[in-house]
Formats: sequence, C-alpha cells, structure tokens
Amino acid sequence: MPNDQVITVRGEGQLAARAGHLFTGVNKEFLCAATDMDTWSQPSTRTVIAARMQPTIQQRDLTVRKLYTSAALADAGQREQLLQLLGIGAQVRICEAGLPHETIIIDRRVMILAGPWVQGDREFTVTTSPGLIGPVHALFDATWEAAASLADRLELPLIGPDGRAILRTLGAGMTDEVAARSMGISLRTYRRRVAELLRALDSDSRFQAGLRAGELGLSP
Amino acid sequence: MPNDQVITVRGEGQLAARAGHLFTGVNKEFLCAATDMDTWSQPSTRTVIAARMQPTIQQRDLTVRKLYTSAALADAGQREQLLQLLGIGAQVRICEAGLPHETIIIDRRVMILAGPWVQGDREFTVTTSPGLIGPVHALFDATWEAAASLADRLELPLIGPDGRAILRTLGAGMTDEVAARSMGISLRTYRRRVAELLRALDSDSRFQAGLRAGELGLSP
DNA sequence: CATTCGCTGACAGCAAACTGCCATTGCCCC
DNA sequence: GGGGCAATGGCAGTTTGCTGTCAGCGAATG
Repeated sequence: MPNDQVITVRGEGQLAARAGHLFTGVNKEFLCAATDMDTWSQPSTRTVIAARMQPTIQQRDLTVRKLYTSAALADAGQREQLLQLLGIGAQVRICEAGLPHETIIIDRRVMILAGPWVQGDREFTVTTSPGLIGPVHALFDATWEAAASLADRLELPLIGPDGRAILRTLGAGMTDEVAARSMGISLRTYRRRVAELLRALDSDSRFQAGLRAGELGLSP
Repeated sequence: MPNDQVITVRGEGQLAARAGHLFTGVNKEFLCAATDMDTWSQPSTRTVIAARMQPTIQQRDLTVRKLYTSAALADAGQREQLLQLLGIGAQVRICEAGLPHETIIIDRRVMILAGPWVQGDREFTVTTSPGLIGPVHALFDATWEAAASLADRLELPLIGPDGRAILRTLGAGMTDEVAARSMGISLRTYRRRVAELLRALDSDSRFQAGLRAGELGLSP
C-alpha cells in the first residue's frame, strides 16, 4: 500500500513551477469547478494557461467543461469572459450551490485541488492517484449533470420582478380574478402580464409555461 | 511541502483493520455518496458499521447525509433499507446522475474513496488531508443541493406511463383537442386524464401542475 | 344468460382564459 | 399647451378548459 503521488504546494508560483507542464499535456478532457472566474491572483496566470490551451482545444477533440456558481453571472466582466469561453468551444454550466474551492481534473490523470486563501496565497494539492481522481470525477459529473447550461441561464433574465409576482400568483393556483385583485390591478392587465410571461417562456399554454418555469427553477 | 496522509488499502478487511476506528470517531457529520446501498461485499460490514453509528446519531447532533442514485429505488429491498435510514434520522437524497464510486467523508477530517471492483475487492483510498477533503466536500454539497430528497421521490410514482403521455402533450403546448386526437382518445377522456393528473400533482390550475412537474423533473 | 362494474365517449352547460378594440390616464419631449 | 407614447382598464366576443350526466361497450362475475 504505497503512498500515492500527492504533493502540496503553496502559491501559484510554485504550482506553475511544479505542475505547469501538466497543463500543456492536456489531451482529451479538462474539467474545472470554481465559484467564479476570479480565482487567480496574478492575471498573468490565466492568460498563460489560456494561451497554452487554446491551440489544443480547437485542433483535437478536447472536452472542456467549466462549472461555476451564479456568482460568475453577477459581474459584467465575468459574463464577457464566459462568452469567450463558449466561443473557443468550452462547455460552461452554472450551478446554484456553492463551490468554494477550485477543482481541476485533466484527462482523469491529474487533479489539482485548491485550498482556502491564506495571506494572499492558496495551497494547492496535486495528485495523479486514480483512486482519488475517480471518485472526485464522479462527483463532478453528478454536479455537472444537475447544473444548468450557461446558455439557458443567459436567456432567462427576461423575467423582471414584475413577472416574478405573476409567477407567484400562478404558482399559487389562483384564479385570474383573485390574482388580479390581490395584486391591485385589473383583470385585463393581469392577463396581459400572463400573456407576456408566456411569450417570454416561449410557451403556447399555461401548463407549458409552468413546466418551463419549474425546469428553470423560477419557482421560489 | 509534505506528503499528506494518504493511504491505500485493498479489500474491506484491510479497510476495517486500518480505518475501522475512524467510523466510531464520527462526531458531527457523516457524508456518503454511492450508486446504491449494495456496496459492501460482506453484509457484516454494513451491520457492524450501522451498529457502531446508531447510538451516536441519536444522542448528539450528528448529521448523516446519504446520497444515492435512482438505482437504489429500483429494488424493493433497498427501498426498505432507505426507509430504515430515514427512521434513524439520516437524510437521504436521490440524484439522477451516476455516482459510480463510493465516497465517504467523516467530520470533514477523514475521507474514504472507493475505487472500482477488481476481483471481488476494491481499493480504498483513505486520507485526512484537508486540502483533499475540502474541495471534495464542496462538490458533495453541490450535488446534494441539486438532488431531490428521498421523501419527494417516494411520493411521485403516482404518475403512470399513461400520465406521462398526457404530460408530454401538455408539455408540448397542444390544445386539448389536438392532444386528444393525437392520442386517439376523445376530448372528454383526455380531459379526464388531465384532471387526474392535476389531482395527482395536488394542483388547482394547469400552470401549477406544470410548475410542479417541472420542479420534480417529470418533463423528459 | 343476466348483472355488475369500470372505462369510454358524446352532449350540454358553465367557468375560465384569451384577444381585439377603444377610451382614459399619466408622462416625456417638442 | 399640444402631440405623441406607453401603460392601464373596461367591454365584448371568442376560444379553451372543466365537469355533470347519461348511454354504450366489454370484461369479469354470479
């Protein structure tokens, strides 16, 4: 029962020095999970990695899957970066739960786990042990499957706080008349709002709209 | 940069011998992710572990979270075991994606990762490295959040294959008349089916039913 | 064979939802 | 002030959805 290959390095400098070559070796699959895209203290690190990877991702059948939380959508700059990622062929998904620590898996053979920030630096744990990587990869897959694709998430801000109120009344099963009165608007206007909502959700019927709203997690 | 504490053992016997004491030390939190409950080749292992843990879970404020795939619901015997788990205070959730390898995290201090089966035995990777456990714990959390609670999953088998067909037509936004014709049944019968579906989904309106169906993932 | 039961379908009536049209209101800009 | 402009509400008419009732059909049961 040998100690598997697990090394711990402190700071991005050491990571680049001791594991930088692993990024260039990416061959088939590159997985990454993090809260948002603002994870490298030195901007150069990002650009260097991106520059190294870009030729690879386009030539071969490389799969790049990036998983972020909705925090990545809050900032306009990061949205821009996300779209760039999509542009170069990466898959991006957004999950609701938190992903506090950065996790990177390359070709199922190398895994890099980032620890919490300590004095402006992070500790990185790098391993090539299949026994460690397999289960983590499985967990990543499960989270990935449950997460919404970025494209879906970018579509739905069409529904303003006004539409949300309509959604609530509809979700509560109210009659149009009751709902309109509870919102203090006329029946006609309420139905206009509903019609707008249906259009926004690209639906032909109320059931369909409800289904889509439920799928997109617009209920709470 | 020290080698963190990572050991690899082969077979449940060795695991029990070298890491068995860690199970009794569980204090605040016990996480477990696996495809189904049939993960121990020796039935005794399960009962031993359960016996060791049961007193703990009830006395202190111990959190036990078990994450399985829907495979665990297919077998009647496993459903029974799941209900027992609920009975002793464990939280159980079901996720749609696959969770091929068993993953156990205890108190955020010990992590046990199971590898694939090889000749009736598995290789277990046991570690106490925070750098490894933290990120995996985060991934577990994310998967957990996205998964449906077992209680929800046990409720909804009310909808038979017949109801699914109705769901599809409704989800497609068809008019009742079109849907009825496409299914080769009369308008009256179709509406009867819809009414049954609404009752099954405990809904007052079609929108509400759609919303619930969407939330429960009944769309595909 | 007769009866009962469950499911289906047709008809009818009603409630709810959808839409077009127009008058009104409030607001911004010229 | 006057002229758009957008949002709202009222009205009317149509469509769609909902349900009760009853007759027909077939299978199971006696």
